[in-house]
Amino acid sequence: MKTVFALVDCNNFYASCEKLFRPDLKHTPVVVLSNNDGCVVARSKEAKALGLKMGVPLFQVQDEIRKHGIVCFSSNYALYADLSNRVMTIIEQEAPRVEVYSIDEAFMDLTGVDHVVDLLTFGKQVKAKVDQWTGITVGVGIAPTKTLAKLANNAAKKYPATGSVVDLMDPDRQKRLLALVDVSDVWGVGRRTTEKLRSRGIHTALDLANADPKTIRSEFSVVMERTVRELNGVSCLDLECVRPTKQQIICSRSFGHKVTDKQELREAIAKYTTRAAEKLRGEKRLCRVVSVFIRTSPFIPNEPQYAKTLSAELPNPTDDTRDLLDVADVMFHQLWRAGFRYMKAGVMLADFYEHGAFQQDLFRLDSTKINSKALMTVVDQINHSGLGNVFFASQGVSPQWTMKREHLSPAYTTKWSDLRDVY
DNA sequence: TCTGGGGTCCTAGGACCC
DNA sequence: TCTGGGGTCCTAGGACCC
Repeated sequence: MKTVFALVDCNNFYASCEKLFRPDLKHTPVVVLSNNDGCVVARSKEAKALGLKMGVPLFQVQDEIRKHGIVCFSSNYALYADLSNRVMTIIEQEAPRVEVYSIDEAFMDLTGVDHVVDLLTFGKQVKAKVDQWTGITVGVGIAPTKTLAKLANNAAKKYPATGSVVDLMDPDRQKRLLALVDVSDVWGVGRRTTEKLRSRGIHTALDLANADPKTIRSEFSVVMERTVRELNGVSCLDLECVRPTKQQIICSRSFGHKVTDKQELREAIAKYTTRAAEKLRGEKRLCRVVSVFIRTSPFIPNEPQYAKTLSAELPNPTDDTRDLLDVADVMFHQLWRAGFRYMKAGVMLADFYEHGAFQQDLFRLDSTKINSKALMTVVDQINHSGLGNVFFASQGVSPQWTMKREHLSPAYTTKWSDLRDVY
């Protein structure tokens, strides 16, 4: 049977979430900022119309923001995650197989649906339901492959006459759209690949679709070969309906100001380690490898630069915050060099195991701390309860290095405790 | 003064083994 | 007077995504 995919994508998602609770801003340009209020990461349609670019540093556009009365929000991921769940729940009710691809996008498997209902009509129904039940507007792209569904979705956003729903099942229609699309707008084609393709005379999505898959494979990779085939309507990428288990957990942040004090940086590492351990327990996994990195800012070229990562393997896999703090702290002391202004630090966990499914270290038969599970469970419960916060002394009591979030919206739908600078 | 965070997959090359 | 070749595993780095 011919495959049919739909991509449902929320419009200006973070900005739309903020506007939901601020009807007074309905027609006001709004932007959402990255952590530390560093960059613009989402723009309402009014902000886009003013020419604000995605990813620009806030300080570069301060004048425009003042001039046009653009309203800024610090990112509030607890709010966006909550609204995302509501949208995804609706989409999951509309199709038997759904892949939640990101916080604001989901692929639906519509194979066979066209025997029952016209695909365009179906797409419009999904859109109407999400709009009505959540207030979030979405675009829908329908096509025989995920890559074409992405392009159909882009077209739905770009051309208002489509009513935000595009059915791209027809091959002639595919060709006509592909001829209009720059190759850099194809899913999976990034900056470097765009340059390389252009140097070979491939400028539009149609040029890429007409390229020889074998040549593309040898000059690029098997990934790009799949893209070529997908552009020709041959489905190579299936839905991933069950979230694959994580291979690594990263917790890192840029600091609100440059850090030069050893103890301050040490506390930051402890905090990230603690957060990473919480995520690890959320995944119900144990980890064996811990990495720590610290770095200065590459954006200040005249300053002395330093960046280094260290990794360590634990004797036995663990999810106990105390074990991870111990090893991270040892590495931190090895990493630390005085005389630099540090911009960012992070902790990575890797090499995961399921509980009870690993080889014990022969010479340390049981290094598990007494009552580890009970203690960690209680710590997690208290921190998620919204009633309080317990933490390890090494994190410090009043950290100076926390994120800058000067434009944070309230906890409209979530608990205040979710607004900790996690995520 | 001020430039996000968290992930995945693929490839090339070295080490090592038989 | 001559120094294989193939397979596997691991790691670092690149590229991409949202």
